[in-house]
Amino acid sequence: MNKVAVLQSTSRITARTGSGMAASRDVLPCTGGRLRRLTRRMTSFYEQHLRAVGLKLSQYSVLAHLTTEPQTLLHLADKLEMDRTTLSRGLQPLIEQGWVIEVAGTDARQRCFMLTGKGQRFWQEAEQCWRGAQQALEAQLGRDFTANLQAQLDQALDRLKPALAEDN
Amino acid sequence: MNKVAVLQSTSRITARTGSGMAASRDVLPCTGGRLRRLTRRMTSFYEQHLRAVGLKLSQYSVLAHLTTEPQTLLHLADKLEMDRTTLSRGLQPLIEQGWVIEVAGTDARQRCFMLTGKGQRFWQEAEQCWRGAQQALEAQLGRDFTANLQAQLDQALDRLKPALAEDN
DNA sequence: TTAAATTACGTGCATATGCACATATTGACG
DNA sequence: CGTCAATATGTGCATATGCACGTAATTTAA
Repeated sequence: MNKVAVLQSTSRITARTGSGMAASRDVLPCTGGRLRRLTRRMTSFYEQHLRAVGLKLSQYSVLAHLTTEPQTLLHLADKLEMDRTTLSRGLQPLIEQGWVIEVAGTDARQRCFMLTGKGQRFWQEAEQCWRGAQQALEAQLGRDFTANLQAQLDQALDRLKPALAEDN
Repeated sequence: MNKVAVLQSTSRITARTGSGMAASRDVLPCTGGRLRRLTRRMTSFYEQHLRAVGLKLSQYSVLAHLTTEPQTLLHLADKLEMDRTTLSRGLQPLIEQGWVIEVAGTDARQRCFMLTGKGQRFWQEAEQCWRGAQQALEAQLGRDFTANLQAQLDQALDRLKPALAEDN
């Protein structure tokens, strides 16, 4: 994030940038905004650790979901609950690194992916790295707090389930 | 998100895509992953509403933070807790739409932004739209749950405060 | 006052995110 | 068997995200 000096005052401009008396943090009760905000910080936190193995958090997630079995693009996208196209493009770097490979399927339409041997070995490393990050996170947030948050997120995820294509 | 048919079975591939007995949801206890996941859904939720005024959630946030007073790029980035460069680029479309304008400051280094008249009028509309989204969200998640989540997010945000450049 | 450190920004790069639109396969039906 | 709807994916576009590196303006210090 922006490396700001503690107590910098960027507010010396003609247009009278009000002297920051504005309440503690953010006045907006926008849950979505808060969430995006926290995600930025959280992602940053994880990636500080993952940088040791050169992975973005999303990439780690993708690899994680490929450790068990070969997956179709859509199948994988569903599991990860991310957009198919996002995943498709996100897989590229993993393939180029030689961690993931595309294998043939019976259906010529679909693309099926799995970890390579190299990918599996790399996974060992990456998972250790992630483990460190997760532990560090729990240390910083508090174990109970983290568990609580996790549960809360899961519930929210549940209650926010997309309408499952009722347009048929 | 991916418009999948209920109960589609993409798993008919030579490589034996295991018959999905894998537990309920996601086995990974990665808080960061969950968070990103929820953010995707949540953002999507808000933007379904915001689409009426043609705004992304982030853009709404930026406008919201400009309603009070002119802001320096860094100042604004700090408030929004987002990367300076992200914000810088994100401001462009808002300027092109004529909602935001850059004004001069005493310091030739910094760029100062504020809402235009058009921007202020537009804001009225956008805020109404957002209000609808927020209400819909609270309706779907439950009022208490939402408040709880919000509080939880704020606490997490607090405990995850970046180290504030201790490298001096 | 002048050189060095600080501060505010821009830009290139690589990825993330998701919508709209286009294309290729498959499967179902007549 | 040929059509047509359903399915799986690709691509272009616009934005989001943040790091590394480079530059201009300002401040600090000598």
